Formats: sequence, C-alpha cells, structure tokens
Amino acid sequence: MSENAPEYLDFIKDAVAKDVAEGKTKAVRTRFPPEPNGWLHIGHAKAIFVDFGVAEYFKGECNLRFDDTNPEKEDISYVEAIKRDLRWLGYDWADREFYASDYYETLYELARKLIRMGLAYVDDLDEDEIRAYRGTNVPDKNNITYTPPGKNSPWRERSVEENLDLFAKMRAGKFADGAKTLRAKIDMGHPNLLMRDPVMYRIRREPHYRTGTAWCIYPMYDFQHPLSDAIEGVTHSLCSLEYEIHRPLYNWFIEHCEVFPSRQIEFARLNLTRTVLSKRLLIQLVRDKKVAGWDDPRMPTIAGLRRRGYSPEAIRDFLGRIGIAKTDSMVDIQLLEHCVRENLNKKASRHMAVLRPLKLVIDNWPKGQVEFLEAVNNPEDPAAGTRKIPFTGELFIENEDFRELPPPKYFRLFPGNQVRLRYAYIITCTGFDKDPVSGEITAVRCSYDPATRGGDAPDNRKVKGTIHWVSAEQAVDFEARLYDHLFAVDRPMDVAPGTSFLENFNPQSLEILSGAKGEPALACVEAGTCVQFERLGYFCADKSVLNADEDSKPGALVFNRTVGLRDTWAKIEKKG
RNA sequence: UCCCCGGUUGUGUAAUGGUAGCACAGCAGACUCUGGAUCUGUUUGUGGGGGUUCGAAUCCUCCCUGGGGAACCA
Repeated sequence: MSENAPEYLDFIKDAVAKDVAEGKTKAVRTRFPPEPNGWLHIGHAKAIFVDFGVAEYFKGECNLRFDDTNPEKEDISYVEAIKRDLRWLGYDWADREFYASDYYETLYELARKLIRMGLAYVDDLDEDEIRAYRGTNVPDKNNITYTPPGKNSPWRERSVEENLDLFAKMRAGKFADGAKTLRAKIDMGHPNLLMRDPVMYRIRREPHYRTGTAWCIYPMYDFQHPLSDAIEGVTHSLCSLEYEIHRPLYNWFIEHCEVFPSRQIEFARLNLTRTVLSKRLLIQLVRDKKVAGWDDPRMPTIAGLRRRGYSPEAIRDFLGRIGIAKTDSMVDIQLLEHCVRENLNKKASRHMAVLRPLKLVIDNWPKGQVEFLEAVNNPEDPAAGTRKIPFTGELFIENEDFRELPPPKYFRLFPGNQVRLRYAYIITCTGFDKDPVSGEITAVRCSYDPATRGGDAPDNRKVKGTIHWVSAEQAVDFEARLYDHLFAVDRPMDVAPGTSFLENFNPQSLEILSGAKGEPALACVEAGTCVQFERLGYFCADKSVLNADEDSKPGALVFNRTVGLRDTWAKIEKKG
C-alpha cells in the first residue's frame, strides 16, 4: 500500500519511532475518526493515508471510529458512504469498527469521576453568558480588541454532591435543552481560551441515529475524543493543525481521568488548487446546483473522483508524493492529474473515438469495401493484445485535425498535406466541401495510398502527422462529458470581501458533446471502466453510486473525461 | 490585543551543525504510427538583520510575514 514511499521518515513517523525506541509505545495503534455528517473527499483521503500509513509502517493497527457525538448532523447513510469509499480506496479495518456513541456510558462515568475529584461542575450560565464570562475579544475605549481574563461562573463552587445530583438530573431529562452544562474546572484565567472551563456536556433532546432517545445529554469533542482514544488504546492520535490548540485540553482530560495516554500529533491538511476542500463549501456547490450532486465528477469527493475515472492507486500515489508536514500548503492539482495519467497510461486500453466529427471521404477507395485493420490495445502493455477495427471509404475525423489554412507548425490535415490514419493508410488531402451559405466545412476529401496498409510507409517516407478516425458506417454514438477544474483560478477563496468564492466557478467545467462517435468496441465498455481515447485523453464509462439506471450502457453510452493527454500542440498554439 | 503553530526554487517536500537534493510544473533536445509514452539536458530557493561556531536551512535573538484559536460543532 505504500508504493512510492519515501525513504526518509516524515516528522510523524519520526516521532512515533522515538516513542517506540524509548519504550513509551509497544504496539502502535492509530485511528481514523470521521464524523458521519458528509461525504469523504480527497482531504480526508490524506488523513486516511496518514492514519493507516503510520499504523502499517510500524506493523500496528488503525481503527475506524465514527466520531458521532452531535445528533443534529449525523446520519447512518453517511456511515455507509464513508465505509464504501474507504474500502474502495483500499483500506481494511477488519473488525475494528467503532463508534464514539458506544462509549456514552463509559464517558458518563468518567465525567462523574471528574465531578467527584472536584474537577467538573454543573453550570447554569446560558450560551451567551458563558461566552461573556470566558473573556472573548472585546473592543476597548480605543476600539482595539483585547482578550481579558475570564471570570468564574457563580455556579463554579457547587459541592460534589450537588453536582453529582444535578448531572444525574441532566441525564434524566429534568432540565430544558441548554439550561445547564457540565464544565471542566480548569482555569478561567488561562491564556488559551479553550482551557477556560470548557463545556463537557450539553443538553439536547435530539434523537441520535444510533442511540435513539436514550440520551438527552451529549459529550463535547474535547472531552470525548481523548477518552475514546484511551478506551481503544490508541497510542497516536493524528489530526489536523486546527486541533493543535486543543492539545493541552486533550492531555488534561487524559491526565485527570487517569486513562490510557494517547499522544496527539497534528499535521497540515490538504489544500488543492482550483477546487475547495471544505464540507461547508462543497455542500454549497451541491445546494446551489453548481454541480449535479456529491458524486459529480468535478467534485473532489472520493465518489466524484471515482466517477471521474480516478483509480485508488493513483490517489494513493498522489498522497504519497505530497508528503506530510506542518506547513500550510496548497498542492497544485496538476500533480494529482499527473498521477492519474501515469496510472492510466499503464493500464487503460486504447480506443479510437471522435469527439467533434468531421466527415472524411476517400475518393479512390473501392466503393462498399470494408477492411479490418489491426490495432494494439495498449502499447505500454503487450499482454493486452490487439483488436481489429473496420475501415471504409467514409470516416469521421476530429474536427480540429483539419485546417483549411494551417497555422505554423501544424502538421495534421490541410489541402495538399499527407497524414497517416492511425493503423490504416497514409492519405493525401485533395480538397474539401464547404457549405456555400454557412461557410462550414462539411467534408474533407482525400486519396489513400494502397501500399501503406497498416500505416507503414514502404518507401520510408516521413509522415509527420498521425490522426485518429472512426469508420462512419460502423461507428457507435456516445455522449462525451468533458470535465475541467471546478474553479478557473488557483485559489477560489481569494475573493474581494463581500463576494463569494462562487464568482470563481469555472463555467467551462463541464461541456457535453452529444454527437461523439467511437469504434465499435466501445459499445461493450462496462460502466466504471477507464479507457484512453487516442490523442484525446482518458475517459471513464459513467457509473454513479446514486442512480444505477443512469449508468453508461449499450445504446446510451456516456464517457466522462478523466483528464486529457499532455498536449504539446496546445502549448505551441497558445504561444503562437 | 492575547494564545498557539509555521516560513527551503512556481508548487509540494528532503537535508536532524558538514557538497541545498527529489517530484510536479517550466524550458531545450532526442525518439516516436498517439503533438501520448519514454529518454537526456536545464532555469529558478534557505523571509530579513544580528549573534554562537572552523562551519548554520538547522542553534540563540530581534524583526518581517502567513495560518489557526476564542461553538452548548467536530
């Protein structure tokens, strides 16, 4: 699973290795803790790669734990989706599938333990009062904000007995939602605001997707997470940078609850150019109908990438290359694209397809004759074999492979020029038909050289251009969906204040071509399979996880462009 | 304001006091029945000042700069 693993240790493995060497850790155990409130995306994949990767490197185990302590947002459907994507990515958690919600009773007892130790108390302050007492930023007389020390809650010094009694009543539903909280008694003057008596439990009469109405109090992340780790014997709790400031609190709960000490280590989350990786923003794209859904092939979700044609190997290769560090970074999406190309180049079988068909007529071709020409399925993999493709006197070629007036360095078809039809014959362009009204070129005319069958030139003459084609009569029709980056700029979030990132949405992120033509073999490509259309790019027969009846199938073929081939010509043309 | 964490070519990431390397991108060339693939070559970097040291990306210090935090979310 760690193909392309670098030979050096990243800073996390380095730290874990030291813990092992010093005997602090015997068997390494990590965990991947998704909250079941959304779909997994490539950013999560990095976390998965780190969590499972570190465990694997030290021959330990990584648990899957659903961090489900907020009943308002979570749902079983997300659990299923997360497990599906995790498996697809190639990860296995065996029987170690856990839920923080299974720990509610233990967590409750640990909270009582803290109360008995005089380290937790029931507070009657409401939400706004808690914020005010905490000492959130306030503007002073010069309108400069500052952070004053917090003030103790008037309920902070309740007796252990009273706290125990009130906490039991909270659980029993004797109080209204939000009327009381259980708080850790730490230090209202602490410079780290999170240490100013954080809330451990809140009252919320919201049915939970797993525990139903059994509980009306729910534990908060800061209290629950370190203890869930402890319950599972997690030795290293790896998370993103934003939790760095939570670490003192994480350690405080471990120390005072006197439980198994897990070590939290933080690393930078993934950012990718020309897309967004935040659940909130992704939801907005779906809600505003900018994309067709969570598994729209433009989405950076695992399901979106899969539908786009990305393979798990390509994604893992990418994750291995970007490295792990504490620097906030913005990875160029071209690296991801490089990884798919490299992966698909090795395994995708080649086909010929024409996206924007232009009729090509071979005037000296024997009328009605059909020949079957041999084509290799994958030049990178001889074992993939060959296939026969029908060839006739009426073909479709790519519209952009013909120019009435060729620009400099253009070596495809133009009047008088020779090109090779891939695997077929060398032809010479003799002219073209033009609609006198619209000025549109309706057909290109040429003659073929019978001595060049298969595409070889017996006289060794140099033919610079080779273009792809499809025999008109035998062609299968399909719909091509050409996908491009979701956003037209590298950093979609960089917008003027008051404007939305949606301003940067790329209107050309999807182009649908309904009249595409392909060689007959395309009719049998199964939904979900990726192929290369020669000279065009990698395409994946559409397959959605949501509605199977929309899948690509014979008679209704749909191919999604995963990524185009490297296009040197486009660069030349751009430079002029 | 306060607290925490960062700054190595265009973008990521190594070098753990001892020759600043790798990948992607870029550029140039070779080869090619995909303007693909492959191969070769190549441009660009330690945020700044001071200090310690024979020697500093690395240690100290000040400054600059970026990110994060101040939810009864995770």
